[in-house]
Amino acid sequence: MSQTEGAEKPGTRAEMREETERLILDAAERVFADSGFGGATMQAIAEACALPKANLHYYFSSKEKLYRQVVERIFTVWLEAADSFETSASPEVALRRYITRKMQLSREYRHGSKVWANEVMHGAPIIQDYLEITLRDWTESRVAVIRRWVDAGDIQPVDPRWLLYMIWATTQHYADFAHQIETLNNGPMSDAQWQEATGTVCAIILRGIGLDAGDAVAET
Amino acid sequence: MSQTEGAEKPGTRAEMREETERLILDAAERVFADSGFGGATMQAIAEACALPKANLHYYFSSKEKLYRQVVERIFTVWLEAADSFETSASPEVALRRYITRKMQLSREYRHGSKVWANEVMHGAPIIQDYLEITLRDWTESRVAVIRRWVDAGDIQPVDPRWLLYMIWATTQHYADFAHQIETLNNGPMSDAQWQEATGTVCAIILRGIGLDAGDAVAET
DNA sequence: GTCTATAGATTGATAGAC
DNA sequence: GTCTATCAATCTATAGAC
Repeated sequence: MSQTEGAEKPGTRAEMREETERLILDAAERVFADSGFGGATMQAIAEACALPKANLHYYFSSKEKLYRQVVERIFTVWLEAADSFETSASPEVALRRYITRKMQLSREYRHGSKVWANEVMHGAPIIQDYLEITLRDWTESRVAVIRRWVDAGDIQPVDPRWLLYMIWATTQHYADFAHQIETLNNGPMSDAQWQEATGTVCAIILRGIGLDAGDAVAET
Repeated sequence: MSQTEGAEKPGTRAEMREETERLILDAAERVFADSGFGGATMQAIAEACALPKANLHYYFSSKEKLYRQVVERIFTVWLEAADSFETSASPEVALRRYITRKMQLSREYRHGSKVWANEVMHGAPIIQDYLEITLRDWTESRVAVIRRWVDAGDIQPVDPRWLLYMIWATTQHYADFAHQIETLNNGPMSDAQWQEATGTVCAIILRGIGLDAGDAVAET
């Protein structure tokens, strides 16, 4: 109650808490992405947000709790993007929109993507429950949709899972392997390059399953 | 000189050394893959190869040296696979063979792939020189080949780099995200599933750039 | 809520007996 | 070459003044 509403800068009471928490979470995300869970230190995270190390333990009781919240936040973003895969749309629209959104995420949330990749690569010790419940449910619903497209003859016969893995892999690669890409590219990808890469990914996958890829593969 | 040659079991002198080194490297690869560089401990690696911790430091002076050798070994395997991308073959043959080989590697060298992914994701602090020299050279030569295919009208117009990234991403995903895949798959992928996934990846990419995908997408 | 100082546990690495 | 014991450094986490 009272003025707990969306003030602009300082905010009342627990609003500052939320702001500090976000500050720490952002710093933690960067450090975890750069060094992994084991390689990251509370000291490094503290320096990344210019806060005393003890404050981190005040807001997050342990390193593992902090890490868990970072991963959970990423997963939330991922879920929102997942909604762009509309089950009611046509294959072209649904897939193109989903791929485009995932490429955007790779660009905007590079650190988050890396943290997620790290977590899964190490056997998902912290978020195995998300894989087994939320991700499985989402995947099964989309698998069903794609299978319907196959049965209707809208797209070439593919096991929906291999198609989904290809979309995940290709889009997330631009975040997780950004360093390699930038090394080969002699610097960060430009706006035009991101647009072209997104168009190419869409075109190859859409045409690859028998859909009209729209215009040319490379649209500048 | 003398009998330093390929004996079968115990081996002479420095042959046992090589065998012990390989034992340690194998264990280190598993542990680094599971925990990352920072998360891995010499203690854990020692236990993984049933050797006293001190012996590891006898064969490899430091944790970082050991890690470097693990990464270098992976890169060597990667380079051999890279040769399967024959510059003289037709687009269909070259790409299909390369993709198939990379899928094999993802299955046979899962740990190595993860270590490599980890290293690159964290900014390649140890093997940046490989990226800038060896990988760049290899990539540029293949980019030139693909560009020639485009110019000749053999394949759809694509920036060769987006195509290569897609191949790397999709194939390596089956190693790096194996845990996620196995969770959704309720267990490890069967021989048939590997074969089918490989066929689907080949088919989508080949058809995606305008080539004849051979038979159906899913060949069982 | 914020910060300094420090405890308690773990780590990479080494010394030295065998 | 192999192993036990241990050091010095570092890390997570907390105590306690402000």
